[in-house]
Amino acid sequence: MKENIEKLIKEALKSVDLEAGAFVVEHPTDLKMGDYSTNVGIKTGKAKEIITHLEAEPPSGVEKMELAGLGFINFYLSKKFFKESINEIIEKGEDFGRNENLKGEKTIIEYTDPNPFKEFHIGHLMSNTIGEAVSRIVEWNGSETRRACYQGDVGIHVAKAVWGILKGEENPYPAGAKAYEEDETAKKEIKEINKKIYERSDEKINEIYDSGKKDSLKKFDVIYNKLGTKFDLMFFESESGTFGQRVVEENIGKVFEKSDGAIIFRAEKYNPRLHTRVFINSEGLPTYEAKELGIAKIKSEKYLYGRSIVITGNEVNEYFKVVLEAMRQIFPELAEKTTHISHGMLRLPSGKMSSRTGDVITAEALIEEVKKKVKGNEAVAIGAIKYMILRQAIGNDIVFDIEKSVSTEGDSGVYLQYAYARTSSLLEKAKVSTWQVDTLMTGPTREIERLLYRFPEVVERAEKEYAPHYITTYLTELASSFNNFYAHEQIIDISPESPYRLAIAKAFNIVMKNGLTILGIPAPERM
RNA sequence: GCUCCCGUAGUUCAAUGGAUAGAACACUGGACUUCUAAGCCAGUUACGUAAGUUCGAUUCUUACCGGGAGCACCA
Repeated sequence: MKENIEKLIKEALKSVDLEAGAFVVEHPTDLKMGDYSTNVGIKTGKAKEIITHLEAEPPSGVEKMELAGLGFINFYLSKKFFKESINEIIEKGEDFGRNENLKGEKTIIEYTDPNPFKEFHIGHLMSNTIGEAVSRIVEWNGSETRRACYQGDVGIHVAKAVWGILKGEENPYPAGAKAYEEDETAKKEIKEINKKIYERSDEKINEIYDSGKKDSLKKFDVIYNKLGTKFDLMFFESESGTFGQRVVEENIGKVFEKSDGAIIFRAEKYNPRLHTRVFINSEGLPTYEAKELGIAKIKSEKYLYGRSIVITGNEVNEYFKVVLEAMRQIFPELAEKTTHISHGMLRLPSGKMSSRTGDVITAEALIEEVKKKVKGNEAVAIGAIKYMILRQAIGNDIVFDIEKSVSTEGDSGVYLQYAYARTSSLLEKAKVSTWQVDTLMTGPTREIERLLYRFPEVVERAEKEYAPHYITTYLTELASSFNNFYAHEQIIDISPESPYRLAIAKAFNIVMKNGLTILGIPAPERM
């Protein structure tokens, strides 16, 4: 439709001897201004001539055109177009909204990344929600995907937890973290443990470590199941560390250099906005940076990706740029394929959420808390939480008040689920065999009809900008217009227009289901 | 001090360089003998400041003010 209008405008421009310069055809901000709009009249100053030319032979599917505002030409689509679009939605069903833009592409997406021995907290929940939505968006645009989870099973945080276990602490990690800060002896012991974990040189520590890791992973699986994520590939820092270290050591003198006993990368040599970071510390252990370098290569060996998306919190933004610069020097082809997407933090009203002090809200606790507000319905609770995360641009923080901030009315996950459940039960009641319709409607076209056909465009745009919230915003607008329709018209009755109204309800039901699926929000049939 | 991100209604968030800046929450009022009222309708309130680019700037540029994150062995 859009392409068709653009083409006809170009022909119209030609007829008035004008170059087809930069103009756009887009949906106007307000439905009152039509279904499509172009600024070509403003750009050229020839709005009247263009519209006259277009009216001589209007684009198919366009019912009328209007000159409006500052010189915009607005296009209103025909009833026939809407009828056909509704039939198309019904015909495509659960595939409506998919496209093949990324056909043949292989994408690996890394997200969630919880650390064994530590809690799965609401920050992980945020990463998981965003990562799952991005994965599905990429899939709906035709790419093959692999979901990857990269977990910190070695490093000082693990040593702190193991120390806590050795001391018989009830909450090993927080206890270890506290001791590390406050007690010099404990700090030494923890560092010693850290080294032993790397070397696997101590029988007792190995045993604690192995069983602790296994328990953690089991607990994570329970929550992934609850959230609707299935990882294809599990990576661990224990493997990336060893490999990353080797890569760094092989490039000393070329990319890396020794300094104060550590091995560092001077990123500012390549980009003045970046800074120096340590890749291998003076105790000979790889840091986050070396591991990140290693994991990029390891991933590519497991899955020959064309694109690698890494989703993390935005507090690592600056490190990641340095790591990417180092990667450009060593694995330029991988750096080229890597995109870092960072999300904001879930912030508590009191400040930054911290796992160091043990002051964390676990994902589990949050889900239970929200469940209390929604009659114990877990699907609704998870939907409410995911909606909160996916309704806004992913780079921004969410200020998080466990009492107030998870909305269960209005602009919320519940709102979408409820509209879906309501149509599901309505459709069941209708007892019809075919949903598609032949007859056109009398009376004005409804807002809902004018939004439904746009869903595939939203899916495309969400992929281009890695912006799940476009889908959330669209679904909310769609649900609102459906609820308006539902409240003002009897859908099932004996009138000859009832089948058309049912077709709208069916099409809405399909789009809402598909949209919720992409977001990873459960769509219960009944509420 | 340097680098990066962010300042939109009382609050939480939207707005591919365009038209009257949208929702939701909260507040006030309203409709229903009918398909799920977790719903519908109506009303009040906002682009941090100052320049610049542009026919047109919330959007792009610069400066300032305010908030956040990071700046060598934690991730």
